[in-house]
Formats: sequence, C-alpha cells, structure tokens
Amino acid sequence: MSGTSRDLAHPDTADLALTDVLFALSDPSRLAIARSLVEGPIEVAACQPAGAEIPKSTLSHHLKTLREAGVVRNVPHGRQRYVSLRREDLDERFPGLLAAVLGSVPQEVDAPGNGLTPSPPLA
Amino acid sequence: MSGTSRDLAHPDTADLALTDVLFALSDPSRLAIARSLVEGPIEVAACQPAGAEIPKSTLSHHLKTLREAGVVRNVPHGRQRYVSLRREDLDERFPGLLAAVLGSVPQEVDAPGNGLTPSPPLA
DNA sequence: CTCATGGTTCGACAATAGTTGAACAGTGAG
DNA sequence: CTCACTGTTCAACTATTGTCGAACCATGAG
Repeated sequence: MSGTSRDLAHPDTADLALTDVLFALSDPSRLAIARSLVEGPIEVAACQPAGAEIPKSTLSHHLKTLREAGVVRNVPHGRQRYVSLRREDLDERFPGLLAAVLGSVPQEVDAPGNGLTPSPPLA
Repeated sequence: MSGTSRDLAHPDTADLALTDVLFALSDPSRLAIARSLVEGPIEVAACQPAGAEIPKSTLSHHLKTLREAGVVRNVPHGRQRYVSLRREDLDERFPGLLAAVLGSVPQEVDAPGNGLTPSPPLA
C-alpha cells in the first residue's frame, strides 16, 4: 500500500505501553531473544534459539510482537535485517525495567561461568 | 488440623518464574490491582477498579493469576480476604523489577502537556 | 536478466486466556 | 441454628495468541 518501503513500523518512544512490553517479554522464546540482544544487534537468523530451530514464520511473528511493543528495532541491512534492543528508549520510558528483566538469571538454568548477567540475584 | 483449611496455594519464592510474573502484570486490570497494592494490603472487594465494577468471578480470576505467578498473597481475614504484594519475595528473586513496573507512570493516559515525568513513588 | 538468499506476510488451525453467571463454602452476626 | 456476606470454583463461551506451511518481496550475486 505505501510503496516499497522495506522499513517496518516502530512505535514512538512516548507511545510505548508498559503492558505491551511486559506481554512481549512474558513469552520464553521472546525473552530469550531479548536476552541474546544484550550484546548487540544481530541478524534475524541469529535470533534462533540454540539447538531448537523454529520455523522462519514463527520467529518472524515473535519479532513482530517484540517490535510492535517497542522492545526491539528491526532495520534492513543489505539482504538481511538487523534486530536490536531499544535499550535507550525503554530506559527513558520505563527506567530500570530492562535491567531488571534482562539482568535476572534465566529461570532454572544455573549454568556456571555464565558471563552474561552483570548482577547476581538470589542469595 | 485447625479448621482453617481455606488457605490458597502460593508458589515458593525460589520457584517464581520471570515469564509468569511478566505475564501476570501484562494485563491492564491486573497491573492496576498490583499498583493499588503498593500502599498496603487490601480486601478483595477493594481491588475493584474505580468506576467500573467487574463481576466477582472475573476479579477472582485475575487475583488467581497474580497469586499463581507469585505477585500477590491472598490470605483469609475473618469473613474476608486480604490481598497483598509479595514485594520482598519479588525483590529477592527479581531485584528492581517491581520498582520499575510499579514506579512507572500509568500508561500515558492522554494527558495534554504531560511531559514524561518518571517519578518513582516508592515508600 | 535470472537465480538463490533472508525475511515478512497470509491463511488456517490449535492452544491458551478472558469473561461471566450460577453454584458452593467459610465466617460472623443475631 | 439460620441468615447475610465475602469470595472461590465450576462450566461454557468468546477472544486472543501461538504455530507453521506456503506465497510473496527485496536484495545481491553471477
């Protein structure tokens, strides 16, 4: 409808809704994607969970949910696309939320030598 | 035995799952309930959103979701029940999460001239 | 150009979640 | 005890989400 723009729609920072963000992150697959983005932008294909490959359409759907909630940004990059965390926007709108969500240790996985999390919860 | 066997089940602090907590709080009604609990425990009937009364069963359902996610505690108190935030448990398991979620301004509720004033009213 | 690649969108289906009235249960008051 | 009150549970229905194959669309390579 609106030309051949490859640019997907992203909500403005001021329009981010807390419930949408929480919902987007409430799915294990999507939370895992968000966590994998902490280290920097990656291609869509790299968002695949290690070991278990999910169909392209399913992955794209999760990315859409994250994008429409304002959690990630999805920009064209040559033939591929780069997915990145909207960290600054989220920090501005919901201070501390991202740190709390991404900083906590993944559920039951107490893998030793996990250098991903900056702050150790649980005493 | 002591007669009072109407205690509802609450997940142990160590068993709290981040995705469950996020999901429980991703619903506007439930988020509102959580917010109203910041000031202290209240009865179930007091969890009703101001203005719009929802059926008892619906309210109870939301409280169940919050309780099973470990967000709130629901204890008998005479003929009624007290609902309270499991603030300490959540802070222990997911540091900063509650502050970030409850401290943020309720969904940009179309306030003209409202210029994002992130104020964490924690007491 | 033609072709292969990386991802989104579409459409159908399954699974989960929300809503609600009615039934049920514990408690305090009279 | 009996009744009114508070809130949970049950059952049925609706609505939203998740999943996934297939079609489609840009782009870069040859």
